[in-house]
This record gives sequence, C-alpha cells and structure tokens, in this order.
Amino acid sequence: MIEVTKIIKASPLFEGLTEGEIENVLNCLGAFERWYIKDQFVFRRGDEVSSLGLVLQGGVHIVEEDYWGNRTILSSISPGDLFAESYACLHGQALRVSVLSVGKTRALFLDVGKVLETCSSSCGFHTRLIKNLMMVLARKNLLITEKSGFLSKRSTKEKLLAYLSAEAQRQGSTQFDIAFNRQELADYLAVDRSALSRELAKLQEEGVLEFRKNHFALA
Amino acid sequence: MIEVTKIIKASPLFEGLTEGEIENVLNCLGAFERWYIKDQFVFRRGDEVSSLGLVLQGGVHIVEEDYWGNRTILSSISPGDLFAESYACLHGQALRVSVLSVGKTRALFLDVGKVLETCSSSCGFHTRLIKNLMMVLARKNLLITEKSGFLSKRSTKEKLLAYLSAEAQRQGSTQFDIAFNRQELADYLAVDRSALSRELAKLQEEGVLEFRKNHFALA
DNA sequence: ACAAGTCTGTTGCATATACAACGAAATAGG
DNA sequence: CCTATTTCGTTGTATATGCAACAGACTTGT
Repeated sequence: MIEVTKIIKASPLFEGLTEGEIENVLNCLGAFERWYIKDQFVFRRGDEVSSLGLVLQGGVHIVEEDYWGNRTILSSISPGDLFAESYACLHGQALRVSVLSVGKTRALFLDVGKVLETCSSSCGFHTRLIKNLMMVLARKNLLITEKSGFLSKRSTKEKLLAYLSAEAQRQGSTQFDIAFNRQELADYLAVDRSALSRELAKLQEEGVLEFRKNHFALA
Repeated sequence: MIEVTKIIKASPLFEGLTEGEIENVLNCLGAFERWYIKDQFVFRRGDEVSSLGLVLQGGVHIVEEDYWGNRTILSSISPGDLFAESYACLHGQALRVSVLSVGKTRALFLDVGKVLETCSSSCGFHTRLIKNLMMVLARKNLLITEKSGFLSKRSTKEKLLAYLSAEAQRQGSTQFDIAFNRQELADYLAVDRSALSRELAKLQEEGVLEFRKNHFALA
C-alpha cells in the first residue's frame, strides 16, 4: 500500500501536489483502480478510451498488430509510467494499439475529460494537474521527435553520430556517458548490434570519436 | 487581413471558438504578432521559450544542427500550423532545434503559461482552449509515434508493409489511396525512392498487394 | 577464487540498399 | 495538340547491413 502511494506521488502527473491534494484529486475526479491477471487485455485496438492509465504494480505492454496479424511490442510500461494518455486526450479516437498486462497488474485510471472540464471547483492544484498532464505530453513529444530524427538517418553511422551528437549537446560536454548498453542502443536506433559495433570501431579508427564501454568522447 | 483571420479560425487550437471569443482570448492572453524577413531566426537553439507560434503568412523551417555543424530540416511549417508548442509547455527546457523563416513571414505568439494559469476568469472558451492545446499535443504524439514505429522496422519491405497496413486500418478498407507520391513516401519512410519502387514491384509480383499510382489494395 | 553468465568486439558471408543513370508514362503549360 | 517537366519504374553496381558464430573481457553469484 505505502509503496503504491509513493509511486503515485512520484509520477510526473502529480508533481507539486501534496499527498492530501492527490487524494483529493483522485476522489474528486472519480479515479478508480483495476487489477489484471497475466496476459489480460487492459485496452483493445478499436476501443475508445476517456481515461489515462497509471501502472501501480506489475506492468503492461503496448502492442501493435498489423493487417497480417503480426504482433510487435511498441513499449513496456513499468510502475509509475502512464499509458493511453494521448488517446484519452483525443475524444473519440479509436486505439490503434492494444494494451496487455504482463503479469499480475494493478492500474489506476483517471478520466481526462473530468480533469479538463471540472474547472468550476478550480482549486490551485487542479490547474497544476492540467499543467502536469500537458508537460507529460510535451516531454514525450520531444523524446519521440528526437528519436524519430535519429531513425530518419539513412546509415547506421549517421544514426549513431546523430544520437551521440545529441547526447553531447544534452550533457553539455564532448565527454559523456550513455544510459544504453550496446544491445539497447542498437534496438533504440533500430540497427543490428554487430553493425553498430563495427561502425563504432570504424569511427574510432577514423579519429572521430573515442569510447570505452559507455563513456564516449567526440573529437 | 481577412485570410489571416480565416487561418486563425481554422487552427485546431481555436476549434470551437467563435471569432469574437478568439479575439477575446488573444487580447486577454497578450498574444502578439511578429514579422520576419527571409532566413531570419525566429528561435535559436538554446533559447527558452514560453510562447507557442502560429504561422500566419509565409512559413518556417524547424532545423537541427548537430555537433559537427550539419544542418537538417526536420519539418516545414505552413500557415495555420503551430511550432514550438512542446517547448513552450516545458518551462525552462532549452530548444534543441532552431526555427528559421523561409520567406517573408508573419507569426502569432501565445504565452502557454498564461493559457494554463489564467483560470480565474475561467470563461468556458478558456477551458476549451486548454483542451484544444492538449489535443494538438496528443494528436502530434500519435502521429510521431506511428511514424517512429514504421522507421523502427529493419527493412524497406517491412517499413512499407507497416505503413500500408496502418493506412488500410485507418481507412477501414483493404483498398485505399495514399497522400504521398513516391518520393514523399520514400522520404517519410527514410529510404531510397528506387529501393522503394523495387520493393513495391516485388510485393506486387508476390501477390501481397496491388497498386496503381496512389491507389493500393492489400491481398 | 572460481564458475557461470553476460556483454562486447570481430569476422565471413549472403543479401539488401543507396546511388546513379535512363527511358517511359503521366502531367502541366502554352 | 505539342512540348517541357515531373513522376515513376527499372536496372547495374559498389557498399552497407543483417545474421550467425565465436572469443575475450567483464560481471555476478556462490
């Protein structure tokens, strides 16, 4: 129980709100919890949702199913993370993905319409909640846009350099550590791990950069 | 003049608002216009912005500059489109891109902080404005996420099928038209145009799909 | 300290892809 | 109707990339 409260408090959605205010919001806006067993659908493609989800325990996968039935896991949502928030903001927009529980999962749901429209009681923390939601969407937007920029590069080399360049700029130094291991980086950039390693070796040989494990230095 | 009003009214940000309400909002929230000559910086990388932009006339390019100084045009913003809205929602987040006017350009700026915080006067259309902004962010989010899913496929063939599958699902039929011509589709999927044509021909030969110009049919 | 497991770099190879070049078909403009 | 221009498909070629397999470095657990 206590750890769940921690998770909720730590969520960017409730940043800046006291525990009491959060409880207030949850009651006032009719938030509700649900439990799911392993491999149960939380949402199905085609559903129209009005609530965003917050994973409290367990986890869910966002899965895509194409015309021929091939399933792909788009992302993995852990406790504290939100899901379906974009769809919840778009009234009447049918889900183009499904949400599937990974193990035994507990999730909290919050009606976005109520978040936006209950302005009459307009408590300060309600405004804060709206701002937080907006920031969550904006942040996610920047992250995906950035990634999309990397993926749009034609070659592994270019993808890699774009990523490293952005990381250097983000960390404000030509020397920096990255959060990914090789396989994760390869997955993130949608390339083969060995091809990635090969490019790294080449770039080092060319003197464009130096690296040792997760530490990089751009020349 | 009149056409500018049209553009503002047609913007998703002001959807559902009457012309009078829009004028009200613009005054109340201290919106302001700016003119730019060709190739002038509207925003520079590193800037911290609090206003989103709406192009009224002309156009701007969102450009990225990497560590080595290579410039890439990330997107082209036409009259009626918003720019910098994600950054404006994230207080204190420095721009990682620059915004450059293409020709003589007129833009409208709206302080997002004021949009979110001026809840005291809480007019109905103010709530509507917030909801619209949220929907703009959410919609953009879904679009980029979808594109990112296509780009993450390893081969041209997979990218193409993922795109076509999504298009079929969106249009609710195995037969559909697409909005891109070949070069545009190739750019969107970040592949070579001729390689794209080659894959299309192969897929047609394999009987997976049929196409004629922009009309496609999945088998 | 040892063993088991994981992560990383390397290499060979078959294949996919970018690139360039060209002609046919479609489209636009006069 | 003719011409100029754009769009599209096709092909040859050099190169990049995915894939598989392996060895050494590093980590983890006991």
